[in-house]
Formats: sequence, structure tokens, C-alpha cells
Amino acid sequence: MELRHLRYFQAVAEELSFSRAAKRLHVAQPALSRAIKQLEHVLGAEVLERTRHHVRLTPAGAVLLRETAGLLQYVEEAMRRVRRIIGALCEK
Amino acid sequence: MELRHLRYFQAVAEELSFSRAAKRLHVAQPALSRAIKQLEHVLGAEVLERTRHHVRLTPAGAVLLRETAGLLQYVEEAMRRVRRIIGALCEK
DNA sequence: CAATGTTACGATACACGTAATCATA
DNA sequence: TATGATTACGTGTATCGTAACATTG
Repeated sequence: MELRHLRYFQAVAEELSFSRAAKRLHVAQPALSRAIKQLEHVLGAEVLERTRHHVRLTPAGAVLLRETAGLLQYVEEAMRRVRRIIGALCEK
Repeated sequence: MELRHLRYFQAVAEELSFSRAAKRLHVAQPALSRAIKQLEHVLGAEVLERTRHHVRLTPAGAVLLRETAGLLQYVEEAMRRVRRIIGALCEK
């Protein structure tokens, strides 16, 4: 499992649409479809319910989205902290 | 930046040795060397000081290690939470 | 010169995009 | 039947491992 899987999932879960998420991420739908499938395979559960005009989160998906949001935010903040300190170190 | 980079970095930083970390991760040294270089490129700073018989953390590396440890632990716990809840959902 | 990290290089695997297919509202 | 997700398929990129090289204690 890599961050890519979670970033893709978050986009689809927020947009509730593979096509919109694909545009937002600047990738093609199939890339998303595959990444989500991998994620589901790893977790052993479906996270999105696909029904042509509706994409909905499954209960498992709702849980995953919450955790994903927290995790990706953590990543961003951690990287920001690192960069800031590195910046300070370089000025010395 | 993917989790792979951080997992590799953590192993090297903890072992203070590319060769030992490589064994532990079941990959060859060059893979580690490259991943660390990518990480350093992304961050714009060296995180490890290589001197044949000693690998040491740079100040930036020390910061990164702390953040990495927290982050990877967060990932693990988040995944555990998700799996646990998914497990509970499936039993219904 | 011995131990260990890095580069070079060829091979493999993985992710991607395009196009075709399938499914539903 | 029109929209949007998936599968098939070929391609390109990225990662890997082996081997050669460089470096330093």
C-alpha cells in the first residue's frame, strides 16, 4: 500500500465520481479504477459502491475515508515540518 | 514521495548501514541508495552522511527520522483500525 | 586492501493511457 | 441509448538486481 492509493481513493470518495476525480488528479479513469481495486484487494473489502450514475461509499469506505483524510493530512504536516526545519538549518 | 521511500529511510537510519538495512528489507543495497537519493532530492537536503564505515544521520536526517517514525506508526495504526472495523462489519 | 556505498546497465515489473466493452438509468 | 466504470492491451517509465567502480578507514 502506497500513498498513491490513498490519494486516489480520497479524490474519488470526495468527488463520488471516477471521472471527476480523474480530471482533478490529471490521470485517466482506468488508473483510478485499478488503484481502488488494489486497495480493496489489500483490505479485503469493497470501499466504493459503483452503480453507473452513483458512486457511494460503503461502510468500510466511510471508515477508510476518515482514516485516509487524517493520514494524508499528517503526511502533509510532517513534510511541512521537515522542510521548515531543513530550511532553518540551511540558513546557518 | 511514497511510503516506500520512508520505509527504506527508516531502515537505513535505524541500522546506520545500507547493507544491514538491505538484508532486513530483502532488497539489494543499490535500491536503498537510489531511494534515499530520491528522498534527498525531494527534500533538497542530505539526510545521511556516508563515510564508508560509518553512516550517520545529518541534522536534517534526524528530523526526518523522527517525523518518519511518527508517520509510519500512524499508517500502521490507521490500517489496523480500518481492518478491525471492516472485520466487525463483515460479521454482521 | 578490505569493507561498504554508488554508478552503470540490462531486465523486469508496474502504472499509465487509448480503445473497446459492459452495465445502468 | 447515453453516460460512466471496467477490461484489454500495448507502451513507457521506474525499480530492481548483478556487476563493475569508487572511496575511505
